[in-house]
Amino acid sequence: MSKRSSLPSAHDVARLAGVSQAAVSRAFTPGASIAAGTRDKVVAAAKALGYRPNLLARSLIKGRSGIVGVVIGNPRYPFFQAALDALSTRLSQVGKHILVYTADENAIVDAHVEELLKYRVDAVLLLAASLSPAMTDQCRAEDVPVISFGRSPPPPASLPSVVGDNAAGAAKIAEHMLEQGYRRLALIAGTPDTSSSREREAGFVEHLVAEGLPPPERAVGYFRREAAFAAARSLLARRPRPEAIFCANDDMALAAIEVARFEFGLEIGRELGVAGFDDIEQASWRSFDLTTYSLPVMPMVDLTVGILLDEAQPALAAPAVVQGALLVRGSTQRS
Amino acid sequence: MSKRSSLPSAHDVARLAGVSQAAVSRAFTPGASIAAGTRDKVVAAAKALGYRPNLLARSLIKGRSGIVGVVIGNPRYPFFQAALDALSTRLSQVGKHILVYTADENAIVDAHVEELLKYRVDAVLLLAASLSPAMTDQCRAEDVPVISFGRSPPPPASLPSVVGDNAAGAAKIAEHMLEQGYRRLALIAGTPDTSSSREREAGFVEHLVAEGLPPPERAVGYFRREAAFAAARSLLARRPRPEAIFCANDDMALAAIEVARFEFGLEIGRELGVAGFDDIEQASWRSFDLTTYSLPVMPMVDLTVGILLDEAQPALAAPAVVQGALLVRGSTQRS
DNA sequence: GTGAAAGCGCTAACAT
DNA sequence: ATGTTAGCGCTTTCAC
Repeated sequence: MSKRSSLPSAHDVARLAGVSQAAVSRAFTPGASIAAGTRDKVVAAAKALGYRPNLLARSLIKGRSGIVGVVIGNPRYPFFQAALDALSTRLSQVGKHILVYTADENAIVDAHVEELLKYRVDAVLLLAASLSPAMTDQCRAEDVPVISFGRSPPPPASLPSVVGDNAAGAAKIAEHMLEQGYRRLALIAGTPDTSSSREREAGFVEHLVAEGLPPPERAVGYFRREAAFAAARSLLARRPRPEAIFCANDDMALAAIEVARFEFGLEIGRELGVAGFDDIEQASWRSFDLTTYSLPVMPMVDLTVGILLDEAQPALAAPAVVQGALLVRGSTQRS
Repeated sequence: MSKRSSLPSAHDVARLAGVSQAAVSRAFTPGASIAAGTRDKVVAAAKALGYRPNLLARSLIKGRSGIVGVVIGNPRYPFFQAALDALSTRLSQVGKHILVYTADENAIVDAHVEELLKYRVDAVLLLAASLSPAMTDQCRAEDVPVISFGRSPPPPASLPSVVGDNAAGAAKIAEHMLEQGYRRLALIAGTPDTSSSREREAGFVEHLVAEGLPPPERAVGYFRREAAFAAARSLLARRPRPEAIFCANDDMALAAIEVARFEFGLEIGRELGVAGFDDIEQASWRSFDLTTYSLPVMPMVDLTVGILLDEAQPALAAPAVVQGALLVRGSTQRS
């Protein structure tokens, strides 16, 4: 006789309340047809026994658990941490819960999704993570929606996704840098095979080319601080030295600022312009005062949750693009 | 006929493999008594059908779900984000999964735990969060272990907990500041009713008093950046001005550095010593170079997971205290 | 080692 | 509106 078996069940409540077990179920089902008096009796009995519906049993029947699986590919980056926080809040407001997996680097996210499927999750959310085409098909076959956040999957394995307007944002950064009088521009790219890095790079480069300027010097920072240090060093050692650096995310931009300041003795803004992307909290700290393209986390999360809750979900092929805003701060003020 | 019902069940696999449904169960139960040949047949049939055991059904029977509930009280603080990340990794290594709730401020964590109980979670982990005594009793009654991480619950409602050696660490900070020649010391406390803030404050103050010095000037920062700005301003405006400030966590210390630098024009280290607690990633950034008391996240998480997995769990009353290490950096170098 | 049968706690027809 | 009856997909005796 295990300890756990002593928990009161709906049957116990039914006996105490003098009703059928089904009535207990109805009492705890919003909108079920049950008389107010009956429900009161049930609720009273339930309280007396400390009864709590077993959601596992309900989920077993319904085939859906009320749980949403979340896989974060970049759990150390504040933008996605903020997204996770917002997601948790929003989803618990609509009675859903999140099973979270963190997957550093380009780990095999498939294994985590495999586990999620065993729990019959209502949906899978990918934050800065990618799924194999095979696993994507699996999910579709099992009727589990998969939504990509912050990254759109490469064709043909299309997936609903919510992303920022990367190309437009990067173009605005380029435009702003030119307005400020910076001419020799450079770029630190993120992980090359992600849509976010590619789009940001393309948007930046294309604007320069359209303005008749040469393409920028380029280094790769893989969206990571350490790699961005090396990238910044390489860029700043070149002659002629770049006058401004656009980094594909804020983390790399902050790293670039530190290298420029402490290793090259440059004054940020006047001697070297630096801009990032996303607008993480640290970007606004006075020590950095980083110009960036701000992506609105809350609206993006709301959109994601909306798609997730939308039962009549069309197989939307095109990513939902959320508009951000250029945030000019001191790191690109030349004067 | 719902879409989800088309998923293959153990029964389907059994028919294809020409065995009983019970055999299928055994094939997927490590250590069950089943012939190798039988298992192979089952596994082959399962693969052919794309069968995946339904963990909800298993959990319903076993009374435990393999899921651990995690509530984070301070989801924007890097120390706890790192802990969550580590927790996720460690637990998924032992086949457990985490249902995560974020609870900003001093929100009602009880409601979240209530939900967790409905899913028959194996345990509840509280990161920088506190539970009401009533809810604590509920969990105990339902045989669900609750472990507190980074904060020890106030008596009498004792709970297993894993914390850093706050008092000793803070004393080492005080000792170090005195060695560096700082004399007029000040303190920015965290949330006053948390064990971590109280212990850090006490450890710091007691060391000073033991050395024959007056107790430090004091302000409260509630472990939050915004509040710490105000606290730092208030402290630095006093005359005589403090020579060094100890902050009960790193977030507040970084805030204090920015106020001192940008609002008071002070040179950190030489004109004002600043130290924090925890050793979050940002503390090591060159812009801050913050002296702090480093708490080892991984060992703390390992200990937590160890307690969690320990079936023969005694009602350990005393918190498990993990030792940290003083990390001297530039923010307390007077020369 | 393997199959038959009995549930785990609940929801969903179906009667009444 | 309420009780009865089947299961949801699995684990677990209990025979054999």
